[in-house]
Amino acid sequence: MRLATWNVNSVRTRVDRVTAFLERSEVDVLAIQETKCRDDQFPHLPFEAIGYEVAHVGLNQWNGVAIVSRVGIEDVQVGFDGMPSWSSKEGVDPAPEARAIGATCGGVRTWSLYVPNGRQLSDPHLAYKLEWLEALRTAAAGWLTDDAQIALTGDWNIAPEDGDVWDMAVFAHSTHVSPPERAAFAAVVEAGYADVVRPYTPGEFTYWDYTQLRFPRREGMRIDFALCSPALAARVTGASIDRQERKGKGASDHAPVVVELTD
DNA sequence: ATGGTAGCTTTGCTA
Repeated sequence: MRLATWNVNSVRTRVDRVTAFLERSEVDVLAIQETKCRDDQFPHLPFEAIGYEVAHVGLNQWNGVAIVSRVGIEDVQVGFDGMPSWSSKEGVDPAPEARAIGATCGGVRTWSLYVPNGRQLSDPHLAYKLEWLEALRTAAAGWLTDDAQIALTGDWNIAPEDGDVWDMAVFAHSTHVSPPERAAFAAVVEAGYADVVRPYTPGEFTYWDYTQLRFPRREGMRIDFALCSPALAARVTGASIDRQERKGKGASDHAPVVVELTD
C-alpha cells in the first residue's frame, strides 16, 4: 500500500494536479491539508471518477483537511479528543478549527493533520499551536497498542532539526524552529510515533515559500511528516518527497510526502 | 525599505 500526505494550498485550485498525482504515483491513501473550502465546496467528483472516496472537514476559507482513499474509508472522525479551540477575533467565542480528520483506510488508521502555524514567537497563536500539539500527543498516546496501525501525517509547521531549514540564521527569531515547538514534536515521537520518511530522504525539504525564489534557490524546509506507530513503522519499505510537484505553474508551496508499506 | 507570492468570502487575513 502507498500512503501520502500533501498540503495542497486550495483543493479547488489544485484538483487537476492532485488527481494526476494520485494516478501517476499510484497512491492508495492521500491525506490532504489546506483544502481552503467548506464541505459543500469540495470537488468530490474528480476524485470519485478515478476511484477514490473522500472524507473532508472544512468550515470556511481557512484550513480544511481531507483523506481520499481507494482502499476504503471507515470510522471517520473529525478532530481528536481534547483538541483546542481558537478565535481569530476578540469577542468571538473560540471554536474548533478544521485541522484534523481521521479514518481507517485499508486497515491503517490515517490522520490528516494541519498543525497551527504559530505565526510569531510573541503571538498567542504560538501558545495555541503548543496546546494543540500537546493535546494531540495525549490523544495519540492513548491510541497506541502493540498492533495499532496508525499514521499521523500532515503539515506539522515544525522543522525538528537545524538541517530542516536552509539557513538557521534566517530563523533566529522565528517560529517553526523554537525549542518549545521542537519539544512538542519530539514528545509525539517519544510517545511512540516514528518519522519513517527522514531515513529515506536525508537533507530533503517538503516546503518552499512562494516568495524570494525559494524553490529554485533550494531554500526550503522540512515541515511535513508521516509519524507511524511501531506496528505500522515496521511495514515501511520506502519513502520519498515528490519535488516534481513543486515545479511549474500552479504548484502548491508544499511537495507530497509518500510512504510505501508492505502488505 | 518589514519588501516578496498565492489563495480566499479579496481593499485584509492567512500562510
